[in-house]
Amino acid sequence: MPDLPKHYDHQAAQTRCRGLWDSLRLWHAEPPAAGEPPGRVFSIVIPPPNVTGALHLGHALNNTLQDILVRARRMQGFRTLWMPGTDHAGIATQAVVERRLLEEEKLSRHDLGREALVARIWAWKEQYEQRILGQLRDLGASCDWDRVRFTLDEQCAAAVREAFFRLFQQGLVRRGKRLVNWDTFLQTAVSDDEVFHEEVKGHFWHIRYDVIDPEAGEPESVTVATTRPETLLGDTAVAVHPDPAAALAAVEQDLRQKRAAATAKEQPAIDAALDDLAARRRDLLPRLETLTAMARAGRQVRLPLLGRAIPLVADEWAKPEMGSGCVKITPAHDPNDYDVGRRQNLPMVNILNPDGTLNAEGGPYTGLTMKKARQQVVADLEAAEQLEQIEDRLIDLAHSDRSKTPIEPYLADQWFIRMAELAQPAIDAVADERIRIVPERYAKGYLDWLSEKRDWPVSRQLWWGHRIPIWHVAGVSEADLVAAFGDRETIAWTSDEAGGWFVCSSDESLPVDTVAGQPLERDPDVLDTWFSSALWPHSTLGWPAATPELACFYPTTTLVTSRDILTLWVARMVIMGLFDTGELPFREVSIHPKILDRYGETMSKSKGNGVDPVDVIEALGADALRFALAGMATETQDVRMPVDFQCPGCGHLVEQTTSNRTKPRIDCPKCGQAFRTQWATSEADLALPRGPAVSEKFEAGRNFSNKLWNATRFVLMSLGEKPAFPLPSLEPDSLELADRWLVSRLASVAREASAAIDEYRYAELARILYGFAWDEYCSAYLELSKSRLADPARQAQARAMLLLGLDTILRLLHPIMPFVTEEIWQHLREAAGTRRMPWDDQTAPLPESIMVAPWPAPPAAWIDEQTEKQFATFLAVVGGIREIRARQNVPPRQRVPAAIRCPAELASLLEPMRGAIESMAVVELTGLGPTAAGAADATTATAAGCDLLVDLADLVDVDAEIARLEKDNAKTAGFIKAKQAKLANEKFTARAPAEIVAGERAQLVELEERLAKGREALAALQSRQARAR
RNA sequence: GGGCAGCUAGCUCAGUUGGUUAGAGCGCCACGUUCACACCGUGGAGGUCACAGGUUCGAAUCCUGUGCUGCCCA
Repeated sequence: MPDLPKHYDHQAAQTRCRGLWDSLRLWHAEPPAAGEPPGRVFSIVIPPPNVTGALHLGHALNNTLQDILVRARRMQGFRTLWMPGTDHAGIATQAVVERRLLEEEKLSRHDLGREALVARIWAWKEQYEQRILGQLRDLGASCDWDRVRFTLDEQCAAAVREAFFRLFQQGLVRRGKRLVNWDTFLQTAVSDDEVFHEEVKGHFWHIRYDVIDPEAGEPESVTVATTRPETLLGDTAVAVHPDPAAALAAVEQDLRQKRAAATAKEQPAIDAALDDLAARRRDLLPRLETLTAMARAGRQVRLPLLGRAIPLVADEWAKPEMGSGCVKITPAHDPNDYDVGRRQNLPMVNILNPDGTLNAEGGPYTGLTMKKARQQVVADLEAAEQLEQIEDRLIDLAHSDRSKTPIEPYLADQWFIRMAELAQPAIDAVADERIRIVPERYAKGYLDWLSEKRDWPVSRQLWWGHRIPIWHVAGVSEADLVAAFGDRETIAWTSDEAGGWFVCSSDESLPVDTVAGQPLERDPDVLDTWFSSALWPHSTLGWPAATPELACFYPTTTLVTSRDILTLWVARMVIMGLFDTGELPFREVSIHPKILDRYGETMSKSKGNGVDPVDVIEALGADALRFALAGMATETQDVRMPVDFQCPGCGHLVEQTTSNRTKPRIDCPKCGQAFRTQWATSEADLALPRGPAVSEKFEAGRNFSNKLWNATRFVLMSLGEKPAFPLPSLEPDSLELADRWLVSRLASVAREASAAIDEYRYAELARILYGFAWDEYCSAYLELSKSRLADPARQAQARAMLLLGLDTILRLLHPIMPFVTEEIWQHLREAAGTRRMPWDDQTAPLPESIMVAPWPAPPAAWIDEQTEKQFATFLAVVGGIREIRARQNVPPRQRVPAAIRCPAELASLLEPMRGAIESMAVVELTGLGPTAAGAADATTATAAGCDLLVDLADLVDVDAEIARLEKDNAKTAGFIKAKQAKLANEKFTARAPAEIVAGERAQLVELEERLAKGREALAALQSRQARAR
């Protein structure tokens, strides 16, 4: 047997295990050969990480959980595929590269041009894809590395074109105006999901619009208020409520209802609001009603500064309970106004250029930026005396998540996918549970979102992505198109409703550049990045080709993802999977929590609170990381992870806080040495050693690895020189109590672990195995085996049982901690390669890797509750004696006399464990049974129905023991009192189930016995104290 | 504004259909380098289960409300 070092070397093991797995390609999956049955199939597609940057802890969690499922199923004999890959992440990646381009070379994308920029992004992609895949391998992810895909690779691109073409052909793609969130920095529309809101200090300007030719009794002007005065240049109406009296009444009723339910503290505020409402009814309502009538009569007001006449309209968007009751309408630059514009058939005047400056509609302000235009407009309004009031106000301003600049709502032509028809089947699939979302509660969000059936805007004004396969041609007839493309099934077209045509093709390019002499112009936009993601489960398997992979592994089994992309990604995969293949993309969705920092904020690189998983992998091992992450994957939403910087000089941990987390260098408060962080950019800082961001949470996993390693050292040392290991005898009659117990526990634990995996209870899986391996196998069984190993008659069985236990633990733990379990398994294989587990193929050699070793499947018959109970008694006795010793500070190695007084049945049970008790509790048993008597001054305790009498002689501190017993007795007396009161309650005895009442009675008896013994012991000690004086 | 969660030991979290004296890891205290492991062992201290009501013989658990935190959607 080789000498194993005392500490597990995770780095060496990781290198060795990866080499083994890679050389055997154990992670590779093939569809069955023709005629071969597929057997049980398990497949997962990775949620492809964005090539924007390196992986963080959230990815580590996501992929650890997938790997747990994949490794377990593989061991269980499933044909198991885990499809790896990365996502091009459209806007996110382009934004990162553009920002660097600007920072480092002071160039914009327009300086570079489309082709050159895309080439730059490809270079970025290559770099980060390598980094990401390397991180996944470091993590131990057993993806099929022969099948790595990328959402923008040729196979995925073909799928994207085909899917889009089919949608187009079926009339599900439409062109339309849409108010988009315009990022003036990136000059693209961004989706709602890529927008964040931030409150900024701003103003509320009240502007007077004059009524054109007011008649007698009519107001001469209306006042509207806005936070964005420059948008008035695009105003096309002023709105008043169609029925202001009714609207006010509705608001009032609402307030009265609120007041009735309000607390006394809240009522004054509501009363004030009611007073205000009454004042409005009195002072403002007549004027509003006049305005409503004027609106109905088609009257107009004059737009300040530009002098344009715009209509008064009656629309419910105007709120009579707020401000002047009138509101300006800018349909092309405000989402609410856009809706009003559609309802009222108003012109929509776009005043913006894509770069955020004003276009020709801005009149004298043309060419100014929005910011400058605002200053100028305000100054001019003031000069024209049309500004009535300026209020300070906090404004909720939308910002682009990518460029961090304010968003301008902007009207633009976009491509949409109609959801009315597509959404329903995806709703049904979850509603009738053909797709199961775990935990279930997340299904609601999915269903609510889909049920809105909002059309999906899929075009993005970007250069990085799948270019929309649509060309435009004008000035030709349909007959010309038929002549040009009529015989091609891969080309379809539709009218642009302005005399031209949109031509869509599933081929990469059209066969011709012109139709009837007219040029075909390709749409410059690319598709929303989620479009290719939506195809991921089937595109990666080769769709639209009918590949063997698609036939075997699609639909996939499970999708593992975090909750925030349930709609953006999961729902769309269901939609497109069904549309393209007619089948669901997966059966179950396992949703896991997000990892937050110590303040409860989500981790992100930009905040600086992230952790690079590789830091943890290098410092403590991939298994430590995986164990901790699995342990955190409970059903709760958030997991907080306080992070520390580890000083590379002295190892001291420096708390990561909001104040230091973005610093490029930190001075260690302990050793004074400076170290760098991920933010270091200056040469001086980069020269410093790196202080990795870690968390103590990972140490438990590292310690656990080491525990397993050392348990293995013990087992290997115990095997002796010439190991030959048949299966241990498992005949119940031939087994000692400890063996029956181990076998029973192995069976229980294997079943619990399997169930936890089936139900995606990752944290429970980790906890079960940790507790069993550490507290039961190592602390109890392994300790017990020590005396047996010294006994030639019992040695062989003990060795075999130790191996059975260790091998089973390793296999159950392998999905969570693949490296340490493999490393150990290889050592065991070398030392005891002839062994077989009951669930192994008895005729074949032991598998080459634990990765493909059969999953433990102990029969239910092994579970023996009686034995487990008996064993618990034994452990309780040992614990009780240890407690006495510890309390009295008995030197750990000093053997003391002890007796156990207990009923005969317990005694006969404990008798075979006599030696074990003596060694584990370091005592010499002087008596065991109903009449066992301890020394006169023995220190006592009770445990599991046994009186433990430990003779500590002079070792005992009488005064301290008296004090402790008094406290203990008082506590017991308190419990007794509470129990008696409970049992005296007739309602309890009458209504509670009989077994509960009986249980309470039994406990009362036990407590009373304990108190009697405690008092007896106290009396003995007191007389001893008296004697001593 | 609507929806979904969370609030349990100093920290991070478990706690199954309501039922003994509410658990784990880390941290803390005491003792111990012993022969698998000090990345260890043995023992201990530490909780009004956010708050207020309610249902019940009995509530961390079920119901209602409040507060704070997070996320999603408008």
